[in-house]
Amino acid sequence: MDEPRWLDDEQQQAWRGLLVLINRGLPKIERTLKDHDLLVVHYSILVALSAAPDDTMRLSHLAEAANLSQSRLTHRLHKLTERGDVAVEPDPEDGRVKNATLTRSGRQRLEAIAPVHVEDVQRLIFDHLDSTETAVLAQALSKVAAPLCEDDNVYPEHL
Amino acid sequence: MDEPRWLDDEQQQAWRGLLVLINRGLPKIERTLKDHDLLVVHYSILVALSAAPDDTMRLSHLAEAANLSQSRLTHRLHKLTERGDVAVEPDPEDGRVKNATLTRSGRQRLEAIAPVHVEDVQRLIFDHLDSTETAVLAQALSKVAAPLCEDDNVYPEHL
DNA sequence: CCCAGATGCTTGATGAGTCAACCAGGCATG
DNA sequence: CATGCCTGGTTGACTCATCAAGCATCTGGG
Repeated sequence: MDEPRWLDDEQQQAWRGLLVLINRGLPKIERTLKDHDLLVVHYSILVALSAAPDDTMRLSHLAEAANLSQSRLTHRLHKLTERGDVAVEPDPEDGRVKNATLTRSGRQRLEAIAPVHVEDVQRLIFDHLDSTETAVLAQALSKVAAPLCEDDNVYPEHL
Repeated sequence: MDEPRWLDDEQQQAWRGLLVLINRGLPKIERTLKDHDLLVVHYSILVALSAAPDDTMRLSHLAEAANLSQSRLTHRLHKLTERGDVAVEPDPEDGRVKNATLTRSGRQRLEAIAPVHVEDVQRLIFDHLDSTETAVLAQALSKVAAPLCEDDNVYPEHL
């Protein structure tokens, strides 16, 4: 077994920063949304739907778009449909498929919260960065994120 | 109410990337640790202890160091003490305080897992970045993280 | 047609996280 | 030395996430 590739100082600094952001920053955002009776997960679902044509998406695509497992999506949709922010209907073309649609009330809730939410994100992150840093951050995170998004089509490693 | 400060394109790219990293990348890391019977939380606790003098820390400081709430720490310590990776004892000087210590078996477990874990982190993040990007990322994340760490001493905003 | 397998989604049990209430043990004031 | 407050830590109820098992529906080969 080879020598482990330990993190160098800068990598460590980056990784630690990330952990702080995740463990201390995100809960703050979560809290704000919670005060408006939403979870971050819910927010992502509403956003994904609002960006889709006809405010409608089949569930598997919605899960993709919101970075969720199918199962988690189903569970969250229970709450969202129950409260009327999203409607789910079976697809007429394929009996297995279901489509979720953003309702009027869902859109209203989203529009009410979005400003508060982005303000949180700005305060948490971008207020501390100048535009160069933001650019590099965006580029770096995209590079990291890209492979995570394609890996649904996972190829066997050694054919 | 002022016009919301919407995210510009680069900010959005960064924020999305971050969400992908969190929702798709971290679970992968979590999974590897789980295969070795550990949670990421547990790992952070062990790491924090291993870095402390005498492998010992009072609980409140440990919670700080591992970015955890007191309550969450207590819950996790149940598992860790039960399995013998950490020992907790009341402080002789102050009856309210308790100190956690990394046991021999805890250190062993940590040393066994660390290489696997760092390899995951490398593959997930740093393998996709050149050294310049890593440097800027580290700097940016530090700037973002810093204020999140001091805000335990919260001052009233308007005195 | 019919059956085997694949696909899309749901379910339920289990375990983790959060929050507010709580129980000390210390400290400071009278 | 008693009272009330502060600080450190714990508890339990509730919500959320995960995972594996399950249930339809579709599709393709005999």
